[in-house]
Amino acid sequence: MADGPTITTIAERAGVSIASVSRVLNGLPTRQETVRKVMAAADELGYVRNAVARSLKSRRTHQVAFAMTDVGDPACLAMLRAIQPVLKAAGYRLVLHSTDAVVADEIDVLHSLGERYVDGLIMSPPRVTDAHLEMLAAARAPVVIIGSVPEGTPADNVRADSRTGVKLAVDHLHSLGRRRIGMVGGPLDTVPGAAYREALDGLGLPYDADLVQIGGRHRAEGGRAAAELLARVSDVDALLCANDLIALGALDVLRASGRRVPDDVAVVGMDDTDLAAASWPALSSVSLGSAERGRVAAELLVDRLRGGDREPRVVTVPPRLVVRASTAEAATGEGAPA
Amino acid sequence: MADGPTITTIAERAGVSIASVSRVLNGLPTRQETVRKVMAAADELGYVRNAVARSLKSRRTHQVAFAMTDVGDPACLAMLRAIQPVLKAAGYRLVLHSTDAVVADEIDVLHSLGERYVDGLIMSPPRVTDAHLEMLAAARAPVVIIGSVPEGTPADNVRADSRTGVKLAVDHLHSLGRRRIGMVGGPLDTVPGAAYREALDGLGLPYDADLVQIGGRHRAEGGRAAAELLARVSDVDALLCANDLIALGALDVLRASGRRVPDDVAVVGMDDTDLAAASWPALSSVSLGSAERGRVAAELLVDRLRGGDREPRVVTVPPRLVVRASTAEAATGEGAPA
DNA sequence: CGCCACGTCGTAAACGTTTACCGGTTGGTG
DNA sequence: CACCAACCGGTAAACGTTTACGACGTGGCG
Repeated sequence: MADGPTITTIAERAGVSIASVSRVLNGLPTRQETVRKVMAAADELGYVRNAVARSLKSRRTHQVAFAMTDVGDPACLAMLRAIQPVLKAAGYRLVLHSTDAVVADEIDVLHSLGERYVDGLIMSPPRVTDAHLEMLAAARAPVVIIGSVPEGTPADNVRADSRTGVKLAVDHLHSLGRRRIGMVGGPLDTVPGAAYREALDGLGLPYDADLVQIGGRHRAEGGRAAAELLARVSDVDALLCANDLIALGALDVLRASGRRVPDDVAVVGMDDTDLAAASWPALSSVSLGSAERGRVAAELLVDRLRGGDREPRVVTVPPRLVVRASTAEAATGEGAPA
Repeated sequence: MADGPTITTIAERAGVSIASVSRVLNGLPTRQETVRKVMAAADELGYVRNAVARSLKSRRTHQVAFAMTDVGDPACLAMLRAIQPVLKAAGYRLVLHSTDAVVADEIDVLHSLGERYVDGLIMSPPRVTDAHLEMLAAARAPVVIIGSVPEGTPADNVRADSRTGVKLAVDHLHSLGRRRIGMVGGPLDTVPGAAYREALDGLGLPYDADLVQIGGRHRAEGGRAAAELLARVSDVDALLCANDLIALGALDVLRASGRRVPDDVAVVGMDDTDLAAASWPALSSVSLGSAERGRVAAELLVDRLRGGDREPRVVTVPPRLVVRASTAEAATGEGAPA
């Protein structure tokens, strides 16, 4: 682990100047003989370019940061999975931050762009505050936000369309003959909440506040929320859950209460994570295109890094309903626990 | 996004030399008046230290790389989740590589340590080849290997104990009265295979080659492997699977063939990933301590980075059997599909 | 009053690259 | 044979820090 060779070492060994070494290593036009000598010396010494010095001079680190909400969240992971190959293909390394949904941490990440250890940032904040917008305006590197950002914010923007997603799910449940469709939601999110109401309106179904239960984001919390809802109204025949983990919690509770899925209650999750396919009965889920959003975000960033400074762009990724056993057409018996 | 201020900018503004600025910013003893001037200037200009220049001079990047096999693999993700907070707490950024289990890519990562863009590396190769060992010997930064590495290799080493893990599972199945215990394995792994045989020996059960089926690592592959095994021997009453995905595949196939789990066939997975708890029936699984191994690996690396160069250390993380419905004691009805 | 110790800060070198600029050699052309 | 273009490659500056060294001024002590 002795100090590695530098271009100076090579230059001495090959009997040329460091400038020549650099030129050869970068493939700039050089006499054949010189190329040979330098290459030979570099090989013998096992030379590897120092990325730090290179970055200092070139003002490019070939690194991109991804600030994810939570290393455990399946939706974030789906984004990560999609982002990674795009960056790799474009020659960027991935620096991973986890902010645990703490705003101060997210602001920190934005601030740290000033350290110039990355060329750009992809960030997926659970919600965008004024502090975010302020820091975004002052950001020292290009940022792509996965989520919604007001017009005029100097950042590319990839959005999900949860409104349409909710509508897909509600329409689907309605088409199965369900009329008492409950919603188990994340923390006071307004968009899905409003969309749920709109979707009901569109179908001529009444809105019943008792059918809506706000809850956390995890399985146990989802279970508790579902339990409260079930305790309140007994004739629910469908549950729309704000994410798959909540839906799993709901399945737990339904099973425990002896209700069959989908016969008695149909369940739809959101995000279509791996868990949806693994659960039993397999969970129908509205994919908000996490992977797709990640991929697009990475592409936007790479594009901006190589390209020019056009206007900030906004891309909306359409949702997709993935139907599985938890909303099967009829009681086939295949999807129902005993 | 104009060029940010540097210590030179600050020095001019404050009317002092760049050395003084640096001293103030690093908290070295300085006259109070100077501190005030520099701080004022830095604040007004919104100065942020340039990490690249800093790294070049100090020869430390405060970055650590984690080379994971596959961004999709739940066991790797568990490691990642455990590694991240340790590094963050120690002041290191995380650079993520995904090698897709391609040896050349893994060698590449080791080689790229010469670029000095990270202070150290955590790597979890599916198997360690001679090429790995060769590169490890020449590695230009400390490396921690999650997996097994021969003695004398200059790298810290965190091991799972799959031998004991397999034994736990086989003993458990045996204690449930199962006597025809099959194994659905990863690609020709010798350790679990041998351990399986030993465990049978220990219980006085005969080894039957027909009960062992080699397969891939994913759900569909696992399903195919399980199907072949079932087609060959019809009296299997338990399946031990080399990982949870394979086990899910096996569950699919068992369900399709009309066998009840655990009544007819008990199933045990390995790695105890999120999927195990989500599946139905919930999957018993041998945890090889992925999270624990990740955490330990990160701690070893951080320790080595700050500490000295003691001898390479080896830590073995003990396995743990997590019992769920797929190996429930009796046919309670709770765990069985209709 | 002179010397020394000490506190403070500026100058400059170094980290390992890339690259602008310029001087020297070569070969072709008038 | 002289001149010019083209080609090569060396010198040095620059990227933004940190830090060794030394200069300067002040105060205390002999």
